[in-house]
Amino acid sequence: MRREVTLRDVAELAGVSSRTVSNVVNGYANVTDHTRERVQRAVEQLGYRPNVLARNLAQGRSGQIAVVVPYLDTPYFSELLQSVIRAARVRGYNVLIDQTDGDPEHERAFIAHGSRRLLFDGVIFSPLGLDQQALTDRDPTLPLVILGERSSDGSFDHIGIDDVAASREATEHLLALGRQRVAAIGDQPYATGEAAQRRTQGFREAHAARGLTPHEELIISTPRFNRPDGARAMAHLLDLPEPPDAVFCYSDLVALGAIRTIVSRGLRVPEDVAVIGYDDIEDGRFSNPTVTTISPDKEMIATTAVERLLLRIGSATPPDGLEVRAPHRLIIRESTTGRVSQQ
Amino acid sequence: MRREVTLRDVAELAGVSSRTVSNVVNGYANVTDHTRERVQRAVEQLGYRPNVLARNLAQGRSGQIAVVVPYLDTPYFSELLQSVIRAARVRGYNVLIDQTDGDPEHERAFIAHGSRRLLFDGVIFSPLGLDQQALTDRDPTLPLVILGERSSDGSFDHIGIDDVAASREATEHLLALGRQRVAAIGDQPYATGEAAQRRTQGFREAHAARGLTPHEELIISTPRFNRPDGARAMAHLLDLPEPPDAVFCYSDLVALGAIRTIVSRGLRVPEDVAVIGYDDIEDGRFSNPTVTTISPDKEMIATTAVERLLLRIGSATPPDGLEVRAPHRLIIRESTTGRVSQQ
DNA sequence: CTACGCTTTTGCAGCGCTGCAAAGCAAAGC
DNA sequence: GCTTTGCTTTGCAGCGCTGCAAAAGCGTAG
Repeated sequence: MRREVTLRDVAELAGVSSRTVSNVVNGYANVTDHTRERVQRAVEQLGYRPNVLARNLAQGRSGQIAVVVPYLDTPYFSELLQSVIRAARVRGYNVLIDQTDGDPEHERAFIAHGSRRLLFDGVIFSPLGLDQQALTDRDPTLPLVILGERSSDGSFDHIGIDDVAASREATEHLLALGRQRVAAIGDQPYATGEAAQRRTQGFREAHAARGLTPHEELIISTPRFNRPDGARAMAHLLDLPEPPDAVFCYSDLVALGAIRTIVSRGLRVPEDVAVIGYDDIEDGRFSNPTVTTISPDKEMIATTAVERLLLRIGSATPPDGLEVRAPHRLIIRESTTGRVSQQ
Repeated sequence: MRREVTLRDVAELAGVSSRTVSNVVNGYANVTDHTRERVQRAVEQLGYRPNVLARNLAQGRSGQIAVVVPYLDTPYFSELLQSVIRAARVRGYNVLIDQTDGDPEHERAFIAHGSRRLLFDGVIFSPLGLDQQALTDRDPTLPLVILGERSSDGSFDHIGIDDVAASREATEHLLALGRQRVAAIGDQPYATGEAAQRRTQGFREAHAARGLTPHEELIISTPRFNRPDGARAMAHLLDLPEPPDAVFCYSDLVALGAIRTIVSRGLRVPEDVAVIGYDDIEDGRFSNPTVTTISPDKEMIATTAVERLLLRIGSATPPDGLEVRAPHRLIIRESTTGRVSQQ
């Protein structure tokens, strides 16, 4: 394996200084056409490729951003990631991915004054159980954008939909269908369950708006938002003396798990139990029945996250923490209104 | 933002040379306990963190591997990626992810003598439409492990399951149920569709083993292996004068799309049409009905891929290209045998 | 007491690039 | 003709680390 071609090699061949070659390669202004051509010819002739590592060191930046998610195989995250990667690539950034498996310790470590710093210029973070302490302890020089979960304290940007409003709409949809006993699956009544709690709040508000009181025994908490948890929670609900006739699930995966349980007991969705999800993942558009859901604008979330992060990375004085509300909408499918309103 | 602490700073405080500090930090042998302690104390006192960028440059390696997949939001890939990231992290490597969107040009560019080289020490590649030419043109110094698709030419490792055998088993399962008209969805009768063609081959072999001839009009090709394609192909099949009574789908997503179409036409799975998938993604374990499938050992594929790649990265003389056959098994669920054999 | 071999520590160069500031140079102005 | 101006090009230092080989230290043998 022969030595790689360096700037100096090109400079020699073109009869200019290596600095000039650098200028040409980076498209800096103030290079005469004549020089530029000579250099470009030499570059091609030698097949020169800039050494990214050296450039990174000299510039003190890596050209990479890290995206940290709890679970990669959760469709919501992988769909989001897909958009983030595209948005980053367009802007010349590579994406380093890390999954925390929802481990708070791991999450904390990632943004703490850390060893891996410099490997990435900024972080887009979708935390699961991040407490305030972790944010306070974090490396203050690390540009950060947080998705979902918790709101900004001013030192980073936060992007998410209005969980309370969305949850209110979802619940209202079920109540409007005349359902009497509406359950909720996904509450997390502990410090790190902020996002879940906002959904529960919306659930309560929707009831209150109609002068109703939610049935407390129908609010089920789950450690995660996945299919098995949804299936398990639904089984519990169906075993109650008075089972629900509708369920608001805090994610589409939970909804799919719940539907699975309902159907496997010989009951029908939505006739016996109406189900609504959250996230609008592709699975819910092709399941039986298809899943009514809250659809956040993922594309916008991803694009905005990348843009804001690069803005932070690029500016010497970090901009004020922005609180971005991405739009969402209710998408009605079979799991609440049956085959008729198939879309 | 003050300057970062460097090796030299630590060296000064500890009263040793910076090279010794480096030795301590990297855990090299031959450092006396006394010196090590002094240095470690200084490291802690100053909060020293090695600069990854500088290390990379000096060592000429990046400590990163790239994983290239066609689509990140395809559950099969995201489940695989999850395992790859874990395996890589354990070995001290970070994972850079790129998705090609199945674009052959992009795939080619990635392994070609390329600009982004040096950003990663090796590549785990799951191509979709990679032709022989791209492999021939590739940067020969880039350690490479390929998953799925195409077999090794000796210059890289290839890891995948035995597609022909697996497809034979899947088809045989349908035939053994007494189905008369078994369809196949997912063929790709063109140069870059090698993997799909191997599945079609297994499909044919299973028929042949029983002295049957496949109904050619029931072999449907699709550009991708996703839900919409499965749904579309199934619609076409059901519109035939003599629709099939069973379908072998080349991915679980295709199967889920197909099931969706079948059910939405008021037909039943498996009573009217039995469906079998491929990949064993989580979706298929919670769908209605649950999906019978070919389950590749993803964990083993991921771990082996990382191990082989690091072996390649670490050795001066690249090892011979290995052809690894990961195990697979048929998992029978409701979509072929109905509720009874629920697992 | 010197020589030798082994372990530990050091110094230096250099990875390949970019920031900075100075030098060169041609055209314009006096 | 000489200075000024503004654009191009250059040289050098240095990003922070590690590879290499030489130097220093040190215990043991002769």
